[in-house]
Formats: sequence, structure tokens, C-alpha cells
Amino acid sequence: MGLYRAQTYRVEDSVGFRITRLRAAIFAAVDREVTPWGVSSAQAAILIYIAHGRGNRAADIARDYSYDTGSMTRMIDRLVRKGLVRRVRDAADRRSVRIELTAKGAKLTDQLPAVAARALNKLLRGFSRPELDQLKGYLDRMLANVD
Amino acid sequence: MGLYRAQTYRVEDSVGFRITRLRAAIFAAVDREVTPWGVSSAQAAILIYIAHGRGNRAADIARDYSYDTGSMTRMIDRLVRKGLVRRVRDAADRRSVRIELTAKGAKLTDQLPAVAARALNKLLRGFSRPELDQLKGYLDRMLANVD
DNA sequence: GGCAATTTACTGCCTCGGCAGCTAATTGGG
DNA sequence: CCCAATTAGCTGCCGAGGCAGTAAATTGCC
Repeated sequence: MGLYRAQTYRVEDSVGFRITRLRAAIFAAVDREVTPWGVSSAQAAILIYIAHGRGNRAADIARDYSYDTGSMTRMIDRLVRKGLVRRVRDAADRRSVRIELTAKGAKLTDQLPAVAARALNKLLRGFSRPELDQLKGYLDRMLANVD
Repeated sequence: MGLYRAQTYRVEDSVGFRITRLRAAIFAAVDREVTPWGVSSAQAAILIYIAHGRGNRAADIARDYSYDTGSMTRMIDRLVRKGLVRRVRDAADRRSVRIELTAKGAKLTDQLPAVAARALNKLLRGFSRPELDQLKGYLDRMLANVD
């Protein structure tokens, strides 16, 4: 006996539906802001992450983003093709690949946080700080319920 | 001056990151429950929607799900290929295609709401009804901020 | 009534992501 | 020390969506 019941279940009323829609809306909003720089929202997120530069091995990024390693490979492919990023084989552990920003990539990435923040702030119009924190808390609780 | 600022922006701390992750988690959870029946979570959602059978023209479903019409075409292709759904040209407006469940599709779809509800309830363990309503309210407010 | 604008569906092309299977490299237990 | 297990990355194959362009049908304006 949970909050949703089979008899009354409507897709459009579920959290899943809203989350899916919102995710698409966020991507679209960030994409609009970010395409002038020639990257997608997903690519921008990876670039920002690399710029903060903690674990910048491919596997680390994949783990932190809960990405599939195959998807990670292809994401890096796209960034390499755009000349924003460079693969450097790790000398200590030759299985690993370190991902480094090129000069062009670093220059671009400097701009991205401001652009992403602007897009998110638009979606959060009318939200107070406590409300945002509470929303994040709910989302984190749902994530914690993932097996 | 909004809630996010460029100087302190971290991808992992943003609502966007959480939403993306949660969306993936919900899909994965529903997929696990639903694959034994031979459909994906996205397909299940469409089937349930069709079963409720209000606007069942392809364009209606696309609009209600804010899907691209091209994506809708291909989604229906997959459902047709599985024998769950049938395209019926609308006699009144011959541009339109009505989507109807086959007998097999209807039989399957009877099971789906219970399965989807179970998956969502797992993710909502520990949530009270008021908390769920508040969460939905926050998500709806963000969606309303979409241009 | 006729022609322009709109709507419906479809297609090609793209990004994004999971899954399974593979190779090369590293680690760890006997 | 050696061989099995694990790890990192890559690949093929798939589902899922967006965008732009197209053809056919419908609507609406004059």
C-alpha cells in the first residue's frame, strides 16, 4: 500500500511524468543558452566537471555521473572531435585515460557556469532558497531509495 | 541575481543534475519491472495512456507528452512491430492516424498500471502524501516557468 | 470557390544513454 | 611468481528524443 495505486494510476499525474518532462525542459533551456558556443547541455556539464578537475580519468567522470562507460567514450569522442578536450594515456596505469581540456576548451568552459546558472535561475523564478533546498532534499530522498 | 551563481556553480549540486539522475533512476526502476512483459518504461507509459483512450490520435498523444511528432511516429512503429498497437486512418480527417490497442496490447496493458505504481512506490518509500503533493507542486512550478 | 496557411504524419540525420561483449592492463591470492 | 579475477576503455547494437524538411489533407480568408 503505497502512494500510487493501480486502479487510479494516470501517467500524467505521476512523479515520473513530471520528472521526465522537467528534465527535457531543463535540457532544452540550457541547450538554447549554450548552443551559440557550439556545445550541448550534456557536453557543457562534462566540460564544467572536467574544469573543476578532481578525478578527470574517464572512469571517474562516468562513475560520478552514473554514466555507462560506453556512453562516456562516445561523449569524449564528440568533445575531442570539437577540439575541446584531449585524451592522455595515464603512464602509471596504462588502462586509464586522463581527459584534459585543450586551450580552446578551457577558454570556452570559463563561460559555461554563468550560462548554465542563468538558465536554471529562469526555471526557478519565484523559488526561495528554503524552497529550493526542500526540493533538492525530496529529490535526494528519492535517489536514496534507488536500490 | 538568482539562486545559482557562476562563481560557485557545481554541476553535481544543481537541480538539473538531480533531475537528470532521478529520471534515469525512475526509467531503470520501471524498466526492470516491465521488461518481463517485453516493453520498455517509455512504451508502457504510452500504452497506459492509450488505454485510458481519450485523444488517441498520434498528434494528441505527442502533444500531451510534449513529444516530437517524429519521435511519436517511431514509438508507434516499435509498438506496432510488437503487435501491441494498430494504426487506423481516421475517416473524418484523413491526415490523422488513430492508435488502437490490439487484443494482445489490451491484455498486456491491463497489467501495467500495477507494475508502474509498484516501481514508483518503491522510490517514494518514506514519503507522506503531503510531502509528495509538495514535491509535485515544486515540479509543476518549475514547469510553469518554461517559456 | 480558390488559394494560402496550417496541420498531420513521416523521414533522414543527429545526440544521448544503456547493455553486452571484447581486449589490454593491473591486482591479488595461492 | 603465476594465474585468476578485476578494472578501464572501446565497440556494436539498440531505444529514445529533437530538429528540419516533405507530402498530403484540411481550414480559413478573400
